Amino acid sequence: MRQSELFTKTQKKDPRDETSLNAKLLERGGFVYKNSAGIYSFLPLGWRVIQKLTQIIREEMNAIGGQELFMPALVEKRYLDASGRWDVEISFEVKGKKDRQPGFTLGWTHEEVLTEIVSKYVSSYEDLPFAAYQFQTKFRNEARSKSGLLRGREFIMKDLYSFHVSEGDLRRYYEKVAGAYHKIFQRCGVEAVYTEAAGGSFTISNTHEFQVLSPVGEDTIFVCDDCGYAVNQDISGSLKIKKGAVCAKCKKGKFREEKAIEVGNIFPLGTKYSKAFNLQFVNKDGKKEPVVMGSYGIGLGRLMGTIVEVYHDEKGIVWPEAAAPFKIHLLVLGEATPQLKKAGETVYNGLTAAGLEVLYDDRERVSPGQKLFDADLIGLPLRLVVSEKTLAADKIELKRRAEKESRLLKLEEFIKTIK
RNA sequence: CGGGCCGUAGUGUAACGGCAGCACGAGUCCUUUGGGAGGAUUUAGUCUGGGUUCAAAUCCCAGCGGCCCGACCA
Repeated sequence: MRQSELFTKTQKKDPRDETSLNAKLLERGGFVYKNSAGIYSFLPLGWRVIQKLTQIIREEMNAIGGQELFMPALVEKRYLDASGRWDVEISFEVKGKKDRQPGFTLGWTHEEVLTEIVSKYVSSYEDLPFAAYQFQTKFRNEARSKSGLLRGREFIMKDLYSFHVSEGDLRRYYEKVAGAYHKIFQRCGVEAVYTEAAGGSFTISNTHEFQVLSPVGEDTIFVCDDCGYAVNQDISGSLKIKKGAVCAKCKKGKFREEKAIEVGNIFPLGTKYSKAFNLQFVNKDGKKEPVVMGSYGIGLGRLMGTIVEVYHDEKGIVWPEAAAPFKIHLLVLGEATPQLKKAGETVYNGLTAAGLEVLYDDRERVSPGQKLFDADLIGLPLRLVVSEKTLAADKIELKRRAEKESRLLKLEEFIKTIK
């Protein structure tokens, strides 16, 4: 993509009333636009990041047999009435047809909707197990949205739901999802701590969260410094876990207290929703039983914000390759002479022909300094420069965003090593 | 939902109750081109509604909006 055609621009100054680092950098870089508190638009650069994360998650969901589908954002009142979850604080209610009383909510989760759908197709143990997921915007009227992309009122979520004949089968799949989540976060470049936590309004069982350690996290967790076993503060009291206590699991390490961002969670739901929607199956003995369910979520915007919180320096974002909107930032520096322009085009065409994703800063009459600052702020993993200097050496200059040194090399050499 | 801070141009900032100014951006022209270049010129603003006052960006009230702390949190 040519930067001269990109409709967004970078901002030199931090937005006046953001203190959250992910909000500052993402807004300044033109990745996102804040429409309202906790409500963001994803601009071309930011949307590419979301697409990258989406694809990683999709691959890992498919790898554990997840079937992708798409459900409505408008959820009729009867769904939430059935599970007793209509009257919740965070619900954005939408008026119904006749009496103007709320008849819908903007979906903040989809257990009820999918359970009803599934009940049409599941009748025998032979129909189980299976899992289905979607990427969809969720609406949650948070009392207080905060920290840029970390807690919003509208956000894209991957929600996976699984259906099983037994608690044991659910547990086996639950572990598989946990494995998939570990892979997802690893691929995205963030280290997520597997943490025991409470289930909130979803389930009475304990659940598991994937927590990325960060001072801006709103969760407090206790992590064993020996075996890594971790527990959210919200259940630590009942487990008699506190800072400095000996680990309940390995009996060797001690718990240290950490702030963390919850980037994903997995819930064993049991039969709460299947009972509410009469989702049953006939077992091998010909008897009816409620289906056992699990649900599993990842917030895409929060994951993006978390990556920025983890990967940045004083100059800007330092995207891990898997999440970067483009792999390469190609800059043409110096006066736009015909020779230099031609050289830039040749490199750009060579890179794109090789299938590489390039943001090409072909802007004329923009000073070298400004282009370099922009490149640092936007934070693509590899920076290539074409200038009089590199032209004279008949090479291009390569610098990794995460490193200080640059080096000159031939275009063909670069393409060969990078692919 | 309680508390605090704050709303001035696209962005960031000034202005004692007394002519709304500066920088960046954007437009035009000239010069410049490896770490946010220089000059000339143009452009654009006091969140909304009420009140006090000769006079309000400034003081008061209400609303709307933003950020932060807390409560809550899926």
